[in-house]
Amino acid sequence: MVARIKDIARDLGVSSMTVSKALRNQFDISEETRKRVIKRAEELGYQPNLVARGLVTRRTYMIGMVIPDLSHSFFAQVIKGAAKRIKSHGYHVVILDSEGDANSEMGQIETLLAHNIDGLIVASAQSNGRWLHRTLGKNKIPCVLIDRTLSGLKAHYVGVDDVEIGAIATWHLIDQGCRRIAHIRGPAISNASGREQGYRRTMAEHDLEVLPGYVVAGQHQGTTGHEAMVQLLDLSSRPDGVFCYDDQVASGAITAIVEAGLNVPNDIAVIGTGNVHYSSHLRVPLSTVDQRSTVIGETAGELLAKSMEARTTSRPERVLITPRLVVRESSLRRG
Amino acid sequence: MVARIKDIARDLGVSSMTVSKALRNQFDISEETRKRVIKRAEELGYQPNLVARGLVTRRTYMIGMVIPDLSHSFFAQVIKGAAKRIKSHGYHVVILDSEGDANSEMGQIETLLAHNIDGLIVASAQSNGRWLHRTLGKNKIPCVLIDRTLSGLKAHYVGVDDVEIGAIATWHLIDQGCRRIAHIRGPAISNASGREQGYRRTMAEHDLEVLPGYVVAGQHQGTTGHEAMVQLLDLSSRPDGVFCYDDQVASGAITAIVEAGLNVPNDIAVIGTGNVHYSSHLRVPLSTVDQRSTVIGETAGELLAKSMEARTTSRPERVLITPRLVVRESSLRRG
DNA sequence: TTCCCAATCTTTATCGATAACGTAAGCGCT
DNA sequence: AGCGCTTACGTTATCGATAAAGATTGGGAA
Repeated sequence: MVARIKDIARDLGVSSMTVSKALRNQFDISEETRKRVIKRAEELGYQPNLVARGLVTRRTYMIGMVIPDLSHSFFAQVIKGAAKRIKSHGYHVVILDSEGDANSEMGQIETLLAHNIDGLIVASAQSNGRWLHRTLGKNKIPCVLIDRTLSGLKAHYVGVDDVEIGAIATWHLIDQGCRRIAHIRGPAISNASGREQGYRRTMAEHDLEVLPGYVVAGQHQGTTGHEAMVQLLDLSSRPDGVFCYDDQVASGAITAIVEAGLNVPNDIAVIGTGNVHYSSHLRVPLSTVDQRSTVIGETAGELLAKSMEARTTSRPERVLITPRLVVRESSLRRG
Repeated sequence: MVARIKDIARDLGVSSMTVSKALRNQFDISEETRKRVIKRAEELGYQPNLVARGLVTRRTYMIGMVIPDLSHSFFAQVIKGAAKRIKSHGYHVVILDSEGDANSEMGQIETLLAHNIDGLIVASAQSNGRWLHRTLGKNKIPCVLIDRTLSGLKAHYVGVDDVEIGAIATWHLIDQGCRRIAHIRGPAISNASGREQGYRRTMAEHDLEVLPGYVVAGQHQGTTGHEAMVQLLDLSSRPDGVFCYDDQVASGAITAIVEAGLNVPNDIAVIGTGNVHYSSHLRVPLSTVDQRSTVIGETAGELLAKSMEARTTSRPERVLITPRLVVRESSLRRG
């Protein structure tokens, strides 16, 4: 039912090779033959079989993207940005959700490689880069890490400057008059550490003390922002500002504060990270540090396209995107 | 660098066919030979080339999923549900974002078909099913439509009962004492019509009038929930309840109501659709009708897997998921 | 006329795997 | 011994396309 090159060739009384060349606009074919081929191809609704083509050319024009959570709007934005750029270079994107599981991630990547994808973008759930280093070494395809770095792997990296996120957020809370600033940190991956580091550094720079119990785990082992905030509210010296690992944590924290009968931002100012699209519709419109997710995706896509086109392996690039402060009600103190 | 069947065969002094059979657990091979093959395959880190295999078997064990917006949490949930089920049958999922553009969608689907995917799940942005009917007729692969139906196409369909959504939401507002109920409807696709129909029917059943101007376009041509609500507030007889096409529209509407100095739910009760994960953290925790997105995805995945395994084309199934009311503050009137 | 060359098209081999069929050895049975 | 059957493995063709090299033609230069 589906037309093949052979069918076109038979119908026109030429060889398959002539048809193949004509359709790929090679110079080797007369203008007249090319027109006949194209005409017949359109009549038959011919579409090249990319599996067969991929086998011989060793290029599939598909790239893989493995991320830990599709329903997280940060990754959704990154994907959109990357897909847009990659597509403009003629590639398609295969998206796989590892669900934050390292084993699942390895399985996904192996399948992608077995399908001969041309490049890879990964926000890895693995704890180090050894496996990926070995695997990529064998397959020799370019790879761009996003969001999370991996030690022991020489690959391109695009991410936001997490230390700067912590610094910007903390500085902003200080600027709004907060002095007892707490931090609800994220899971044990590099980003959370960077943000905490920026927070601690900025506190130190302003001679502010990080009181005992002022750094609590947020998403770790199911602790939500709500529960973490309840812990903070129980402290003898209650914080007057909280910097949260992400917006989801922050919205949980705000709910907890409001439930305790306190006011945001006047009793406790809150700032999150991510600038997810619903931030402005929350109970208290949420101040946040924008991670520039779309920019991360676009940059990663562009970088990957560049590496795939350059046939030589280039030196790994490391791109840090500068985050941006978005001030809304949750941290804006009047007077 | 990457090992092939040929390499294993050479190393062991057997034919390629023997290796191929041994690795696929066929009965035709002695236990001893199988062990030797598997051992050597592991040593070399052999991974079958799925492109080559796909060419001859005509099965790639990949299915395509085309949706109009990845960053919309409804679709993200559907994808997660579908991917989970499909994976348990040994398939992988290629996700493509059509960005709501019918032409882009056709291009995406053609590429997927050219890559010989085994099945397709589509939330289509097209206005009718003619193109898809022709295309699928040629390629003979099973297809499950989700969320949106297409006229003129005999394919499986899994979606939520939109009329029921409208009915449940409207009934609930009536139950809470609302009498002047307005509806902010969605873009011109089948879902929006169904929900409006359910709204109108329920209003009629309770002898309530749909006053002039009480049905406004929501997401159409960039009109957000906020703007639509402003229009409604301007009416001489202000509504006391609003049923919104989706939660995003609803959260915009709530913002507009609060800005006008009115109370939700006592002045105006609001109910949305979708039950997105942040609904409970909104300015006013949002009542909503849950679309059961994960269930839709799971059902679609299961249905597709079943059709791919049955080699005969089965009669199209049409599965309507029953929506569920989730009551939160935005519609709950005390007394 | 003869030879060469450019333009155009064809032939053959290949990518890596599998389907379908072929074959050799070993065994039991009559 | 001779026949047939089973077991285990091999040979050949094929999937649909492309790369590389070969073949044909007409026209111009020597």
